This record gives sequence, C-alpha cells and structure tokens, in this order.
Amino acid sequence: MHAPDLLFKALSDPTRRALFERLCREGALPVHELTDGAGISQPAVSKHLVQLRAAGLVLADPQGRETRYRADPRALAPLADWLADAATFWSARLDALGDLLKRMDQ
Amino acid sequence: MHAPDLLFKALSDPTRRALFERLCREGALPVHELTDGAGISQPAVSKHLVQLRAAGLVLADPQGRETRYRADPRALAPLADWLADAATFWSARLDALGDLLKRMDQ
DNA sequence: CAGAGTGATAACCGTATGGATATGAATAAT
DNA sequence: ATTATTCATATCCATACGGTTATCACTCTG
Repeated sequence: MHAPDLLFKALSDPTRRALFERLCREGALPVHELTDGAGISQPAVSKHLVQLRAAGLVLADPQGRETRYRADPRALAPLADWLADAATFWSARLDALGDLLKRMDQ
Repeated sequence: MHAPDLLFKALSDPTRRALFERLCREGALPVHELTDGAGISQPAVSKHLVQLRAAGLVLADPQGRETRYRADPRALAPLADWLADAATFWSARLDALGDLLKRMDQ
C-alpha cells in the first residue's frame, strides 16, 4: 500500500483520530488508560492502535505487563507535503489568474 | 457529521484523492474527461464526486449537457488547522523536553 | 503458587463502501 | 425528429470496516 494511503486511511476514522490526538496531548499512555474514556472495548482500541502503528502515527513501548503508546508526529510529514502540493497547484492557478487579469488590464 | 470527518473521509480513498488532485492541477473538468484515465466507470466517478462535493472539496458547474467540476482548496482549511494543532501539541512537548533538559543541565 | 491485571488475537456480526451494469432525463448534433 | 452524448441515480454484489465477546499469554501482586 502506498505510504500516504495508510496515513489518510488511519486518520479517516474519528475514534482513531481521537486516540491519536489524545496521545499527542497527553504523551505516552497504556492501553487500559486509552480505553477509559474511548467509549469502546479494549480489543477495539487495540485494533485501532494496530492501524495507527501501521501508518507510523504511533509507537508501541512494552513495559512489563502494560504497553505504553505514544504519538510520532513525524508520520504526519506526508500529509503536510500533500497539503503543500495542493496549495502549490492552487497558488500557481491564482498566479495564472493574476497574470491573466494583469494582461487584461493593459 | 462533524466537518473534518467528511473531509478526512473524502480524502481517505486513493481514487477520490486522485480525482481531487487532478482537478487541482488541471482546473475545471467535465465528468467524461475525469472518467477517462480514472480506470473506473462513469457512475463510479459520479459517486466519488458526490462525496467530494459533500466535503466541500469540489464544486459542480453545470454547463449544457456536461457538468464541469473544479477543486475548492478552501475546503482544506480544517485539515491544515488540524495539522497545525497537532504540531502545536508536539512543539509544546518538545519545549517541555527542552525545558526539562535545561533544568537537568543546571 | 494462586489470583488479578493487561493487552493482543480470533471469531463473528451488521453495516458501510467501492465497484459494476442498467436506465432515464436532459442537452447537443444530424 | 431522430440519434448520440453526458451525467445522475437505482440496484445489486463482494469486500472492508468497526464493533462485540471469548480467550490466551504474560506479568505483577498477595
């Protein structure tokens, strides 16, 4: 699967995004703590964490009987790049528009 | 549905993203031209366009018997905001880390 | 050692999703 | 007027997805 595909896919679910956001805000958290307040079962949380990990958004850190997860924002780089690309094409279009208007003005 | 939800959802499919990217690059295009080179049927393209339009990513412009679609990059704003937020939390964490290191240094 | 806590995996289920084909309405071309 | 284009919609199908409960291995605690 293409890299950005996994990323966009991982972020497309609100529950999963909420988990990631929480890890961004609160740092490293064990699964049982993520489960509290997630509104879904522990296995459901685990499955979301698998997908987040597949996208590189989250890192697992086994410590004794619990596994602490933390966000890795570097995984967001492709998204930032994609956004920048879209903006580039758009500003190119705006430039073209500006150019056109300038020519029409003369 | 929450606004960013529709947006992330719309962008989560590679085919749909490709359509949007093409509209960003090439400007306004009618459906039949979008269908050429999309590798899927015309109805499939139409359904994707419905979702892109629901997310505000695309605007429809009926002209005679064809409908020209064009990208509206303003719809990407929530994504940029979300990304900025994540970056904020992260830099806050880095600041905290830097602070911690500074304190440890003393 | 016995028992409780933690988390990953498996099996299952209902619904959402992306795709195809068929069709109909509207516009353009002959 | 007839035919051809264009696009949206309806219907259907296979698969993906998010959720649940059951369970097992592993680790900490008594």
